[in-house]
Amino acid sequence: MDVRTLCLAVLSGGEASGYEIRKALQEAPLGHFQDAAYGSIYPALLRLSNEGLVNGTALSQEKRPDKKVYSLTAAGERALRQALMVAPGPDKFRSDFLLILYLADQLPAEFIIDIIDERMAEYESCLADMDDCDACLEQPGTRFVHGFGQAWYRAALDYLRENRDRFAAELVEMKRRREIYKESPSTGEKAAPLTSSVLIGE
Amino acid sequence: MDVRTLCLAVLSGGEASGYEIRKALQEAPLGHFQDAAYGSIYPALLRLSNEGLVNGTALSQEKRPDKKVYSLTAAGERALRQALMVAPGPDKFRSDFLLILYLADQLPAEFIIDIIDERMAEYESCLADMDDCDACLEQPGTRFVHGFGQAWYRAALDYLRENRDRFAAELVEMKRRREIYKESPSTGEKAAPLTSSVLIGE
DNA sequence: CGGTCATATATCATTCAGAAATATACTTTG
DNA sequence: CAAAGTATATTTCTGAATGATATATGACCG
Repeated sequence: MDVRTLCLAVLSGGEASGYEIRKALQEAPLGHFQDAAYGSIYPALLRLSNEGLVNGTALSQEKRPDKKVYSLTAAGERALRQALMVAPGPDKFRSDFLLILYLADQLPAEFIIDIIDERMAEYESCLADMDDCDACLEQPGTRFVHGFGQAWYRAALDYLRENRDRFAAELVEMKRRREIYKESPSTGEKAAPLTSSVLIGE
Repeated sequence: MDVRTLCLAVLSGGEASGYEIRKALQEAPLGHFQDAAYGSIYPALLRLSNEGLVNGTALSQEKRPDKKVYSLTAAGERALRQALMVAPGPDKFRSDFLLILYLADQLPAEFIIDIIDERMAEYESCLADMDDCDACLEQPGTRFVHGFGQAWYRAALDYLRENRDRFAAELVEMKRRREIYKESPSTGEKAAPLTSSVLIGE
């Protein structure tokens, strides 16, 4: 979603400064499926302000740098509803983790196991955080999205747990076959085939 | 992952043109967790070629536009391994779908139900496609990543299926309460509270 | 008393996505 | 059979976004 709409979305939950909008877009639950950098938020707020979709008020704080607090106008609420009322495009999922696993046979097996274990630990702590997020249960939408996230982290963790050992064994086995192939290529081209059809039966 | 490494990754599976790299990054399984546009791929290939990480060969085809086929050099293979051998950052998940659901109480309930049903249909067809993707089972890495994707789509679909009706009911109920609140605000400020604590017991 | 962390905004280079322009050949449809 | 659409193939451009850095201040910690 474009940064302007994201700002409106956060502001629909109450007035906020650019800094606070950024925080909201990094923390749960919004941070799990949206994000925006300062470099996008501040220009967006300026433009929204010029277009009358938000009101900005300069607030000189004691003991803190000045902040500019923005709030939605009636036009801003309409613009937000309009932006949300279109069929959403496909979700985007980008994972360097999966790219590495995809090419795992080109990398050391120990490295692969390490990053899988690391990822499982991250999922576990993430699930623990989500379990005691009471604020996420206040409204139907929040609750639904929160449950969706839990289901997805749970599925990912379960999959890694259940397939880690088998995958590790396959990688080691593959490496072994390659060694044999490299050491005695003269024994015949098809002596130790690299196709996984042999492995599937295990 | 940066586009240059993505090009190297695809080329590690065999020589390809920019067009074919793009295709590989859109189709299963790579397309499920990586992507790059032409506007990034072609400049990346030029730079990789200048740096000696890939070899480009102009191929004038009959019956087709000319193509430039690139292949990994030894330096390219090393560069790929080096780029992959770092602990991967967190996965990125971006979903306009979840943003809409998150703010569902500001939108018509029928619209929400529509996009949930649409999304379920998409997940179903995606799962069906993955079920008969035999090419995805050839190597350990491919198989593991493919299974991961299946687990995640399955979990998402199951969650939507199991929670759709309850969510719809909650939204309608919330709308009803708002109507009452709007129509008779004089009956007292707390006559029909908007907090969901009342709803949870249902 | 220096280091780092949290608050708060602004700016900038690099990178990227998405779209359009161009060219050719095959396939489908009216 | 002609028109339209789909697939191959590369180049180029614009607007948007990321990530990093600069600036300023007070708090907390050893």
